[in-house]
Amino acid sequence: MEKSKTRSGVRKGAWTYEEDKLLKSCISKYGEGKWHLVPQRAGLNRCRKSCRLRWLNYLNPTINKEILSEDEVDMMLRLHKLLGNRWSLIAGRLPGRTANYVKNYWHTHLQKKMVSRKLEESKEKEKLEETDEIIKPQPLTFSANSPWLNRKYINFVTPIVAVSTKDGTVANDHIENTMLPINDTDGDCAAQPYTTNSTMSAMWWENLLNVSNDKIASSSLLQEDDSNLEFPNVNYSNWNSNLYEFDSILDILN
DNA sequence: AAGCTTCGCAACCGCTCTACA
DNA sequence: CTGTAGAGCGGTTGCGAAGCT
Repeated sequence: MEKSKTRSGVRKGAWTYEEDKLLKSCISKYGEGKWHLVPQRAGLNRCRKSCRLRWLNYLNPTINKEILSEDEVDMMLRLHKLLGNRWSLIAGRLPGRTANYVKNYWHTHLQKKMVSRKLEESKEKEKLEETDEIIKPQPLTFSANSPWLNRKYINFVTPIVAVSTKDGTVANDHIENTMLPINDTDGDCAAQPYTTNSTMSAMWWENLLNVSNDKIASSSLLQEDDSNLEFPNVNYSNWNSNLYEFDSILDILN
């Protein structure tokens, strides 16, 4: 990296070992925060942004510099599907990983996969549309008298999609859903996953995040074209549920 | 071995958000 | 309500390393 300076004389470019040492000792003495004071306290000819970034992305001892595990990559994919390019939020769910690291990893490793994956999917979609008529799933709405609504909550199996093919056969895919019925003021009732019951919301999120590849493709849970972003060779049985808390993800989105 | 290209990542830039006077 | 400063975020850049011809 170049050893240039800005017009104000502040150093830019790669950090030297000495600079790192000064910054580390400053943080250990005064703690994190008040970044505008850090350059002065540390005796560094750097702007506060540069100091903050260097600490957060490189020097902070809590940073995990090991290669991402399969579980973490999988988690990243799911969170990105959920949150988009909100790297800091994604990083917050991956202990020891920084937003910059997550962002870089995404751009260098995963984005290319996404593009090729999408191309494959659009080809398959075209192929499917040539031969099959897809009956799109409709939102679930219950009448006030529905027997489904007479219980606190219902575990049921619902056909997610029906594909009628040219030879007349109908293929139904099924997925276990847990839905909490909500009574509307006008008498109609809608089954929706949002609930104040934390166990229930956790179950719903678990369903959302764990719906298998083929089911996501036809599920009404996620209807965007790019919703099917799973990758092969991921071992879901090793999923570490400690990496995240579903309720806190709900908090993020609210 | 030399030159070129690609890849990975640290760092910068510009913008938005938030707190406070 | 408005202006200002600090903090934080996401997009982008540019350098060094690795791979290829």
